[in-house]
Amino acid sequence: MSQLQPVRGTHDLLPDEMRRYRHVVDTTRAAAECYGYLEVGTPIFEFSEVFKRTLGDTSDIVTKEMYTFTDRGGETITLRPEGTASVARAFISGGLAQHVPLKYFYSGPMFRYERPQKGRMRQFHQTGVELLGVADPLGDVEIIAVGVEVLRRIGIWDRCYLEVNSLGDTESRKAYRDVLVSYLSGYKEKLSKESLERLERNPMRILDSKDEGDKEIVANAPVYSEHLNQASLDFFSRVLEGLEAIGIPHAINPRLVRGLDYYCHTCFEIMSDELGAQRTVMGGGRYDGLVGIMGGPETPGVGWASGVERCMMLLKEEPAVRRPIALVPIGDEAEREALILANTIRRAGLPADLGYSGNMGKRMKRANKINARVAVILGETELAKNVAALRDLDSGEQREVPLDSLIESLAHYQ
RNA sequence: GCGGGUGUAGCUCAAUUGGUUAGAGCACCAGAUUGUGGAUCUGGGGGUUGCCGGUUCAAUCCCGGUCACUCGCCCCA
Repeated sequence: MSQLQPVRGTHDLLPDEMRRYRHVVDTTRAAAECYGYLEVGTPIFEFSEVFKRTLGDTSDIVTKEMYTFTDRGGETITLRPEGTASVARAFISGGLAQHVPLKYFYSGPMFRYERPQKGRMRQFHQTGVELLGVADPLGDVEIIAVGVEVLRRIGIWDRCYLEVNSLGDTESRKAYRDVLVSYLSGYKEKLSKESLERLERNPMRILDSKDEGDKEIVANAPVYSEHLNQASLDFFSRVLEGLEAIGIPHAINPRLVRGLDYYCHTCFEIMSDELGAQRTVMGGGRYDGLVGIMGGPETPGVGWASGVERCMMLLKEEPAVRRPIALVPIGDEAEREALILANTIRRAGLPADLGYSGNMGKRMKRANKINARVAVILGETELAKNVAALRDLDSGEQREVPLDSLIESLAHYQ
């Protein structure tokens, strides 16, 4: 096709798609605000260190997916691959620790150099919420509740399901890691190549492996929930109690894990089976260690991120468009009048469309094509009587109304 | 980064074992209808068959490469 293709893994949002995009983001923002989460904006790029430090030097995102470049001042800059690190950085930069608890919402483009696939782009968009400074499990419950409410309002919750798990506290995780590694080490011959590599740096990820051979081994592996200490068990059960209390259906998935070190206690994912391989619509959890790792004051945090494109794919109906009012002038004098009239209608807050050429038939066709609700027909006979002909384009009914009260008449059609 | 599939008009798709001017529907434009849209009819514009190379008298078709999309792996939202 043409040479003028968009860069691999990027795409344009033309009006129909943009409307879906806006529906998802605006609905998310509105739901988040209902829970007290206020919108923040952070730069689209950061010093690379921000992501390296928080995501870990061994994570796939950092090792092979970041868009990193050196700017003209010699700084190493990275286009953000996710939002949480940026929010945490802003939290520290802004000295906001004294204002906790804080509830933030954000949305915007993220960048990862991955192989494009359905539901996976190189520039994609996320919405997210972060709750900073709340160590209580009620915070985890609230975060999940916002997420569910967001999907419900978007209109896709009925095709999604929630899975939760506990990663426990640091002590539990260390203890379990040792048990798991010693178990898996007995199967070094049989583990897949990928899992063998993960055995050293990220053994919990092996629990999530899709390799058939690995699955058999994992099936008999020690279960993490049996190695949680009492504090972790108590925390998790309070989260579950909270979910029950507000009626959020959920399943516990003991193999649901997060790759990053700073995650602890609650982790959850909301998935849909209608998306293909990229099933996760929303993922999140508790990250009590994050702000500390970045050099800020130890601050508990919990939040989620959601893929806007993936939500858009689940939307079954096109969000409604506001139907315009079409002006159909006939003749030079009417055309001059229509320009003024269109301006008046728009100032009144109503959407008006003024075609700029064609005879009456063509203008009516255009009115129909843009899905106008009503046509304002203005010709010599109307001007002589100081009226306009209003044609209801759904019913076909037509009547004359005085130009004086045109705005009032048109308002009925909104 | 790895493996499979697919690229023909704006969109969805045809085109005989490789064969002569690459077709259709939808969409678009014009006319039937110079003061009335949707429906119908008639006509019209629109293609470097993704791109580059190879085989052949001849390539949309076969081969190689490349780009893009797509399904899975990986990773994640």
